[in-house]
Formats: sequence, structure tokens, C-alpha cells
Amino acid sequence: MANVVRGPSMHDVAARAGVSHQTVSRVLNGFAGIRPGTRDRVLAAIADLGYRRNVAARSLATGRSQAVGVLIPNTPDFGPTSSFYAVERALRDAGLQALSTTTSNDAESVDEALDFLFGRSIEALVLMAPTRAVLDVADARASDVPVAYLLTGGERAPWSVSVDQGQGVRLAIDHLVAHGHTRIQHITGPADATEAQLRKNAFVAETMRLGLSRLPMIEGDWSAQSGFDAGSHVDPSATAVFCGNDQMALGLIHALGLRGVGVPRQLSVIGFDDIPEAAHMMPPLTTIRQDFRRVGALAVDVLVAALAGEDLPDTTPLPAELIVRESVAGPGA
Amino acid sequence: MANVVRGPSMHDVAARAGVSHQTVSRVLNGFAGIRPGTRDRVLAAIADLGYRRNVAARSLATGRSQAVGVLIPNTPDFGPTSSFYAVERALRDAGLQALSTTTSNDAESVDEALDFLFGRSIEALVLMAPTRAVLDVADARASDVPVAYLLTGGERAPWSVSVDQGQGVRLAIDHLVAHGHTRIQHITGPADATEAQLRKNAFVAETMRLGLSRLPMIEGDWSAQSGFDAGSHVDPSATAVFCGNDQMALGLIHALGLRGVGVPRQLSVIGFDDIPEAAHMMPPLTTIRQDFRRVGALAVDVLVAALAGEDLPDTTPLPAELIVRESVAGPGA
DNA sequence: CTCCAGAGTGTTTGCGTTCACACTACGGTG
DNA sequence: CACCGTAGTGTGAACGCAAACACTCTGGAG
Repeated sequence: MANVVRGPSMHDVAARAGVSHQTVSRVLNGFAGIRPGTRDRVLAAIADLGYRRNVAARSLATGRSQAVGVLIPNTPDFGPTSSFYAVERALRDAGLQALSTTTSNDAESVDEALDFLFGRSIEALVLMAPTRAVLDVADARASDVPVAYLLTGGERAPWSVSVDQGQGVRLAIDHLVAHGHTRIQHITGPADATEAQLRKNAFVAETMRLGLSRLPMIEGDWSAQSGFDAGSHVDPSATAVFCGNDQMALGLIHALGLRGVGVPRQLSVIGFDDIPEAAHMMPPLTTIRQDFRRVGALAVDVLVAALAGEDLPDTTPLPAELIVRESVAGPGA
Repeated sequence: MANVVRGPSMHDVAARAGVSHQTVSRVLNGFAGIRPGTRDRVLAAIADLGYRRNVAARSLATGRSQAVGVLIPNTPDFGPTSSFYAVERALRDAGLQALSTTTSNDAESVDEALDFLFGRSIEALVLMAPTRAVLDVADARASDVPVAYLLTGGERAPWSVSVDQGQGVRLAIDHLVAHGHTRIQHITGPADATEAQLRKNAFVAETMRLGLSRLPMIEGDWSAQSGFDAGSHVDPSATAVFCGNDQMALGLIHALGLRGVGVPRQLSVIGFDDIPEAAHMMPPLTTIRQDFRRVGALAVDVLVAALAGEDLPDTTPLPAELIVRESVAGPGA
């Protein structure tokens, strides 16, 4: 305590401006009813002294932290990262502080991360929960603050913000079908990932609805490497593959190339996400775009509304968008 | 203030345990000289009440925030993101709180971000400064806290943590030369990016040292799209291209493919960074790997040492590593 | 001229914690 | 047996701010 340099306090500012510290507080908080001359003197004193309000004292006095926790999966993937950046920005714009922490998907790690966040008395939480395990851990602790869910694909509505996975999948399948494909195989994301399951379920539902052949699914883990590995398990009779994300599509196309299978000449491939690299893969990848930034911003809107006691904004899942490039052609074209 | 629910305080715990609040504090802070029985009673009371220490009050009393700011460029690229996650993790492991905020590279945005961070009275700062502009803004404000620099490529030593850009570039050039290339062209990162300039300078130095042909440089902006655009400006006499990063290499290879130029048959390409997708590009990309996570962790080590008043750890730039794949062959192979 | 309303400002208290210091009880020493 | 050191614990103040309340002017109505 002794060796810590403390900056000027309100009292110092007040002394210099010849007013009371309360007046300084009022100026700072934009209260009405301050004589312009007084306000100017206070402002000048603040500038002179380089005064900054002490956040700790403020939050102790008010009992509010102005902090919102953000739990981020520790994989530097384009989607979650984009959403996170959007969340951070929106939070700051709303005058809130983002308290972010990364975590792996195991229960212990999540629990520890939540301990950290709740320990800093966050007022709300953005939970990026790619797996049910993460969701379960979070559910296990009664949270007295509002929580917005990301990456859960609509689960926990209306508190979840998402892109409509089912609609995105249908966009993909219908595009393949429009090109004449009936034997479509699916490389899924990891079994524990909520969005992977949603895409898988939607894939099954849509192929059944359209009466398409049912080919075995191949499970990947989102990584390009797993897409590559999946390449050796592609059904010989398949004419198109719907990949759970773009990275796996990249790996798959690599593997196919090694086996002399041309995309899209011999096999069509469609991805999901539309990462920036998708446009420059060989061939450029036809895929389903998700607006990650918008999703992140909307999550903050939800929390801000909740904190203000207002009605929540509309959180029906946002539409995905088909991006047509060159990895899809007719079967046997 | 009235409508805010406040949790139990030290006094509540003390009352329940039949001790003074000071004893509770001592137990919490792990002071020696507490009778085991007393400690147990306090611990039990804490558990019963679900007591959590109030961070605001603590930091007001100590004058320390335990918070370390992290300034992140708002581009969700693999490298910075990986480093950021490593920083966040290391900070938490060190008992510090990461206060992260993203920013674009313009002065105003950076200034605003720094306002935010310093306004929360951070004790140290991890500055991810990809451009000189960011560095300049940060320099303009006298910071009384230690700052660790990332992405500056060794500038601001010993406070900067980086991968040795020069050595990485030499690795790349030497690899190309070993394959018989003498006409190597360079696609640079954006002119304002520090690391881009370092790579460029190292490229010039190394090609001169080896007496290689001097071909015009092409400026990109790190994006795959800019690499693609660069494709139409590749010198016809070049036999190899050294790309400032992997994404640009991806775009370049795409553009070359469109013009019927095979990689590496007709032109060799080498990247930089080794993003996870590099292994599955067509062809798999030979590139220079940077250990982003290690760099992030080391930045925290620097700050922790500085805060503890200890000697700084060794921050000589870390070595880059050549990853040989298939995008490099002999000229006219 | 007195009174009152209200604009503008000051005073006091409390937020939950740590720090500095004070106190108590107990055992050993001279 | 008085004394002192020390282990264990308590007391009061301070941290910087916001909230509640109290005060002092000024000008206009009566």
C-alpha cells in the first residue's frame, strides 16, 4: 500500500478547482445544475492534474462492476474469433467492460473460467458454448446474471443468438440437388459440438425429405487434417460431399487430389462458414456464409436489454447465405 | 445503490465464524499464524455463506488492480489470435486479470482503446502493435506501467517478444536457393506493418548477400485476396515467390492456377507463419513456422518479472522453423 | 421588507477490503 | 514470581467514490 503510486483523487481535483469533491463527481457524471463557470474550473483541474476516475472505488460505491464476462473456446478459429471481436466492440460501445477468458471444453477448465469471471462480479455473461459439456457446466451453477449463448445453434432461446443452421444446411443440400446430385455424403464436425449435431440432423432431415440416398457419415473434428483423413473414407458412389466446415473441405479436397479425384469434375464439395480463405482454395469453395460479427453484436444487444430491464431484441436465428463458387458441378460433368 | 444485491461481506463471514473480519482476511490471504481450528471455522463460514471476496474493495484498499491490459488488432488472423489466447491463459495462471480490447490500426481507435485500458488502471500492458502507427500512439502517452510489445519484430527490446523475422526469411530464401532458384520475387505485407517491413528488409539483404537477381516487390495486405491480385504482377522471369504470409500464398497459387502456371512445377512458392491450413493447400505449402503461443506466453513472463521487480527473462527473438512441404521445387523442374 | 422556492454546492456516511497497530494469553527465563 | 517474548487475534482508519441529505445563496411573490 505504501509503495503504490496513487494518482490524484477527486479531492485533489476539488481542491484545485476550489469546489467540493461532490461537485467534481457531479461534473463527471454529467449531472445537470452546475454553473458553467464551475464546470469549466473542474474540467480544467481534471485536465491539469491528469485525473482519472478510480474504477475500483466507483464500483465499490455503486455496487456495480460494469463488467460483462465473455467465455471463449480456446481455438483460434475464424468464426468464434470474429464473433468475440464483435462482442468486445459492442460491449465497449455500450459502456461496458469485456472480461474475457478462454477455455477448453472440459468441465474443469470451464468451471475454473467461470469461477474467474463470477469472482470478478460480472453483471452479465456471453457464453460461447460449442459443446453440450460447456453448457452443462454453466447450467450447473445458478447464475444470477443474464447469460447470452453463442454457438449453441438456437438452444436456450431467446437467450441464444445464432445463424439458422438448418436453413444453412438446406441451402447447401438444395444447391447440390439443383445440380443433379442425389448421392451426397456428409463429413460432420465433432460429435460433442452442438452446431455439428444440428448440421448433421438437418442434413439427415433434408436428405430424407428429398428422398436422397443415405450414405454413411464421416466424423471430423473441424480441422483441415480431419477433412484430409476423411478423404480415404468417402463412399465411392457419392457424387457430392457436404462438409461441416470450410477447413475440413480444404483437407478433403487435398486428399481427393492425391487420389486423382478432381473437384468438382468427379466430385462436388460444399463447405460451411465461408472463411476468408474459401474464395482462394483450389477450386474456390462453394459454401454457406454465416455472419459471425452480427451474431456477436446481437448477443450484446440481448444483454444490454436484459440489464436495462427492457424487452429482449428478436433473436430468431439469422439466415445463412449460399456463396456459389466453383467446387460444385453436376455429377459426372 | 439501493436495488443492488450485495453478497455477504467479510463481516458476515467473521460474525458467523465468531472471529474478526481481519482474521477472515488473513485466512483468505494465506497468512501464517492462524490456529487450524480458527481457519477451519472461517473456511466453513465462507462455504456456508457462499462468500466471494469483493475485487473492487480489495483493489481500492491495495491500490492495485491486478489487471493487465491487452491490446489486440481487430483482425481475426491465426497468428495474433493464437498469441492472444496464450497471453490470456498465461495471465490467468499468474493470478492476473486480462483486460482485452480490440482496435483497428488508426490512431483514433488505438487512442480510445488505450483510454479504456488505462482508465481501468491496468498494471501492465501487452501491446500487439502490428504497425508503427499503433506504436506511435502508444509512445505518445507516457505510460507508467511496464509494456510488452508483440508483433513489432524485436523493436523496443528487451520489452518486445518476437520470432526472429530475419532468420525466418533467411531460412526461406536459403531453402529456395538450395533448390537452385536465383530469381526470387517477394510479395510483401502492407507497407505500414512492422513485420512486413522486417521481412522485406531481410529479403533484400539476403538476396543481395547471395548476389541474387533483384526483382520488383509486390505489395499485398496479408489477405488471400491481395495474394490473388498479386498473381497478375508476378515477374515472368521469376522462378520462385516468397510470400509475406500463408494467406497471400494461397491467393497467389489460386491466381497462378488460373493462368495455367503450376506450383511448384513452373513456379515455386514459399509462405510464412504456417497456419493450420497450409498443410492442406494445393500443393501443401512450404513455409516458415512461427510459434505464436510461445511468444504470447513469453510476453507475460516479461511483465510478471517487471511487476515483481525481477530481471527480465531472455527476450532474444525466438527462432523460426522451416516447414518443408511441396510448393517448392527446382526451377524448370 | 419578509418569506419562500429552487438552483447550486457542501457535508457526511458507507461500500468491503487491507494495513498498521494494539491487545490478550501463554510459556519460558532470570 | 515478576517479566518478557511471541503466537494469535482484534480495532480503527484509510482507500476513492456515490448517495443522501443539508446547507446557502439569489430573486421574485406577497
